[in-house]
This record gives sequence, C-alpha cells and structure tokens, in this order.
Amino acid sequence: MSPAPSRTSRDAITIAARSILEQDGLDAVTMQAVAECVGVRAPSLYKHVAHRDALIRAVSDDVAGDLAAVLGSGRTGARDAGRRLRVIAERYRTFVRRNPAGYALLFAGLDPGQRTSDEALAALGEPIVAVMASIVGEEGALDAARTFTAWAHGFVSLEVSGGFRLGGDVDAAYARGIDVILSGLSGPANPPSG
Amino acid sequence: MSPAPSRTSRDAITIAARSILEQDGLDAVTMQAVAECVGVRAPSLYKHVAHRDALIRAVSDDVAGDLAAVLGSGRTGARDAGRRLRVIAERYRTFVRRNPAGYALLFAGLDPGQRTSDEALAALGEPIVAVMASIVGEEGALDAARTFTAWAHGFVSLEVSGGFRLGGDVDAAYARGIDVILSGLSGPANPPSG
DNA sequence: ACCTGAACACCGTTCAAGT
DNA sequence: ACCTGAACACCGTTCAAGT
Repeated sequence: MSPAPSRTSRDAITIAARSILEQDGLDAVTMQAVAECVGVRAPSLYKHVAHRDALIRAVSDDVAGDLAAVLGSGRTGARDAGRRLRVIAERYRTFVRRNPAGYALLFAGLDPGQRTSDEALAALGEPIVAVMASIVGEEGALDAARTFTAWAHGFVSLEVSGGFRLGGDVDAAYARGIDVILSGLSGPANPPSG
Repeated sequence: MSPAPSRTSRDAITIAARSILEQDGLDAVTMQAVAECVGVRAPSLYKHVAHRDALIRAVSDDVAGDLAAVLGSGRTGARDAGRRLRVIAERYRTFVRRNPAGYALLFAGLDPGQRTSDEALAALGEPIVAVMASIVGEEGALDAARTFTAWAHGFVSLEVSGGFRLGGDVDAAYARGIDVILSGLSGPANPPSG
C-alpha cells in the first residue's frame, strides 16, 4: 500500500555492522559492506542512520546494553559478597572475550558524540557499586568499584589485545587478581573509617 | 654531490606523525598531512616507510620506548619497595595523560604486524616485575606485576577515555588503588607460599 | 517514502618521468 | 637516488531521478 515500505531497519543495520566488526575489524565496517549485508545499496543506509559515526555509536550502545544485561542479571545468585564479585568478574571477562572488538569500541572514541552515553556507563557500573557497598560500606563503594573496574577492564583489555604474551596461567592470574583486590579492600589500608 | 640527498628522514616522519596523532587524533594522521608537515609530497613518504600501517607502527614503537625510559629511569630513587611502586605508578599515569593517543595505540592494533613488538612490551614490564620481586618474592612477581599493570592500565585508560564521569577525586582514587593492591599483595590471600 | 546510479571530495598507493 | 604529478581503486556522502 505505502509507496515504498522500508526494506531494512536501523536495528538490522546495527546488527549487521556489529557482526562485521567482530569478524573483520572496525576498518571493515564500510557503508557498502553493511549495505550489502542487509540487501541494499550504500546510500539507502542514510535513511536510517545519519552517518557512519552514528552507526558506530549505535553499535557501541548495543554492546554496552548487552554487557550491562550480563552483569546485572541474576543478582541474587550467590550469598556472600565476595562470591558475587567473583561471578561478576567472570561474566565480565567472558563477555569481553566473546565481543573483543565491540568492547574496545566502548573506550576507543575520544571524540564526544561518538563515545558511550553517560546512562549506559552508569548502568554498567551499578551492579558493581552495589556489591562493593556490601563489602566496604556505602561511602567507600564508589572508590572500591573504580579500583575493581580499573583492574578488570585493564586485565581483559591487555589479554584481548595480546598484552599477556609471556604465557603462564592467565585464568589463574585473573582469579588471583580478584583475591588480591578483595583482600586489599578489607585490609589495613582501607578501614571502614576511610 | 649525490643526485638527490633525502629531504626528510624516517625519524622526522615518525615525529611528525606522532605530533599530529596527539593533536588531532589517528584519523588525522594522513599521508598527505604528514608529508606537508615534513615539507614533501605524499608519494615521497614511501621512500622511507613501507605504507601507512608501518608508519603507525613506528609511532607506536616510539611511544613504547619513551614510556619504558620513563618507567625504568632512576630506579634507585626510593628505599622501600612500596614507595618505588608508587613512584612508578605516578610516572605511568603522568605519561599516559600527556600522550593519550599514543598510549592508546599500544593496545589498539588487533592485527599482527601493527602491534607493539614483544621486546618493547618486555622492556615495559621489566621495572615493574623487579619491584614486585622485592615485595612478594621472585616466584609471585610475574602474577603480582600483572595485577598491578592491569589495574594501572585500566585506571588510566578509563580516565583518559572519559570513563570516570561521575566526578569525585580521581587523584585520590588512584592513590587509594595503589594502597589496595599493595595491601592485597601482602594480605592473607597471598602468602609467600603462593 | 524509500531506493538507486551518478557524482564529488578525499585517501592510500603506484609509477613513469623529471632532476 | 629521491622527488613529483598523474592516475587508480576505494570510501563517505549527497542528490536528482526513479518507483
């Protein structure tokens, strides 16, 4: 009935771009490649996304949403806070290893308008802050969450980008790192008065 | 005497590229922009670098060398190991904040041939492993260095890419993070038997 | 109202021709 | 032996013309 119903959608375009990104890298996410993937010509994409940067941003938000869902799900699983933190850490690492290029996108864009939105970032940090509150108390939760997040982000980033090339048991090093941080957070340097 | 002495050099080209990178981002590091910066036309660059990727790689190695020099210099400065680690951590953060785009380059290239060389990486980690050896002993040094490096890399990466948008005292959070890790490394989870 | 081919500016890279 | 203009393939983006 309508003169020309859309042959594709913003969602389909975003999914296609994300798939190409993980398979062949950011440079391969070409307007032409994405267009071919959804069965259309490149200029048609501009009916659904403003420009390539906006498309990359959409992919970035998509990844952030998935990660937040993974981290926030099943929050009632483990009883003590230490175990909950370990569960979160494992989910975090698993997600990044499965979506390395997409995850890198979350921190790659130095220019504004392309980087992840504030709400998406807050959603990512929320479950971590919640667990930390029950470990170090409310007032130290943000600092503790930052320390944990910095370590987890740094570890998986280094792992994914090939920074751990000296072998050794990387799985064990990850588990050990959680122990170090948990121990340090309740150690002498971080009394509840902090 | 010689028919045509080089009007530029690989070093000058690398320095120009690095300067453009820090000022305007990776996308601005164009063969034409670099060429203009060294007073030559774009095709002439190919007498000194194989292609753009090789130039980016040269910049990356340059940055890695500078960072290694910063981290390794003056190793005899502080007496106790904890203070030495704090000094390294501060130098690390200062360097990254001064060379954000160059530092990001060290971990951006997922494709081989473009990422930092193994020797450069080893040089970066060496002073950290050395300090860790005097804190947790030889056998736990590599693991401890990885935990510290992951945290420091993660913290400054998040900071530089705008991941800490909730305000708060970021300087204090960094100092606190060092305390947490130092405390955790000598805590109950990490006895010398490790 | 969406799709398309053609066109434009730009970039990486090659190469024959200059000196 | 290095430099250059011209050329090629490719990409992002725009737009008039189709249906």
